[in-house]
Amino acid sequence: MTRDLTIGRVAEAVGCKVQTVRYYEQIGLIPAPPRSGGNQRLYDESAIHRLTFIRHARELGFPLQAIRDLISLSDDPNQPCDAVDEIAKTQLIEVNRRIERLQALRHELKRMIHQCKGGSIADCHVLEVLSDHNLCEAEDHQAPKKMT
Amino acid sequence: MTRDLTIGRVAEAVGCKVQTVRYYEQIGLIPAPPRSGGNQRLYDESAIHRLTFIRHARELGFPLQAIRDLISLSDDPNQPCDAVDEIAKTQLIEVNRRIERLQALRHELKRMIHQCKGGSIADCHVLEVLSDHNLCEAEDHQAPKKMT
DNA sequence: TCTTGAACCTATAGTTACTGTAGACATTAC
DNA sequence: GTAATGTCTACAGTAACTATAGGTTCAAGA
Repeated sequence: MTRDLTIGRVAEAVGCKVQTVRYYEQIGLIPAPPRSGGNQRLYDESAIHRLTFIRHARELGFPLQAIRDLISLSDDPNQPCDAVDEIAKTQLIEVNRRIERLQALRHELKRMIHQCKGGSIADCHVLEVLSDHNLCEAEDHQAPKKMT
Repeated sequence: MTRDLTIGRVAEAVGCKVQTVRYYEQIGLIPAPPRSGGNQRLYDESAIHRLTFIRHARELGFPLQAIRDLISLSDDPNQPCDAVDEIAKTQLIEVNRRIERLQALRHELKRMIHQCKGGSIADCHVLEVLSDHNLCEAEDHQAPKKMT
């Protein structure tokens, strides 16, 4: 088992910044590794394994708190799988919601750009659409309430 | 022109929090309105108009800096529309990127949930997928670099 | 062996876009 | 008149990092 990985190598291996690794240690997401004579952190592959788990989960959109939960669950492997499953399901609902919002948004942006054909700002459709909700085809966000 | 809108009414009208309106004033995104005898902010409809613009743009994913740019552009309406168009296009690219990532992500979450059928955590596929990039079908995020 | 430059250390502040809190004053409804 | 609600300022907190300053350590070339 290699025990000679500096923080820079580890960060490069998992594809994040050195500061991020130190940050994860600071908030207790990874254990503090042993140090060299010169006080530098020395990691082995288990650190890369855990960091890969964390970064992967982050890229999948899990908040750090959910990752923390997952780690503590996996440290105690005799529990039923339901809790983990629950976290993934919650996450899926959230992801679906975000996709829908973004698609509506893309539609509107395309329309805005399409209608902006090199005129002057005075008749720029982008600004118009942004100012006037009635010109907006997206349905996933609220129109401001009309004053009475 | 009504000139008797308190900050609470304005916030409600545009669908944001009172603090958010004050925050926008603080960072110079909206002008400071006149005050009542008792030092309370009094808005008219032009404030609602501008705030609607801002909130709408925020919901479309524009960062505040882009909105700031759009506002300063629209204050000077004799320029060509290109700059505005450019901001929208940049935004569109970003939105496309986010949609793709989220779709890959959704795919993986579904697969994870599908394979987690009430076993114990020891053989929970969710944790496995998160730990091991090889089990991951998503292609939009980087596998960690293999150590040599 | 010396030196130089990159990588590392701690500690702290900054980022984005808000949100929440405390303690005081204003306004409105009954 | 009083109670409830709304508003005021100022400041702290949030997530998840990122950047900076000022110093130490390490690896490689002359």
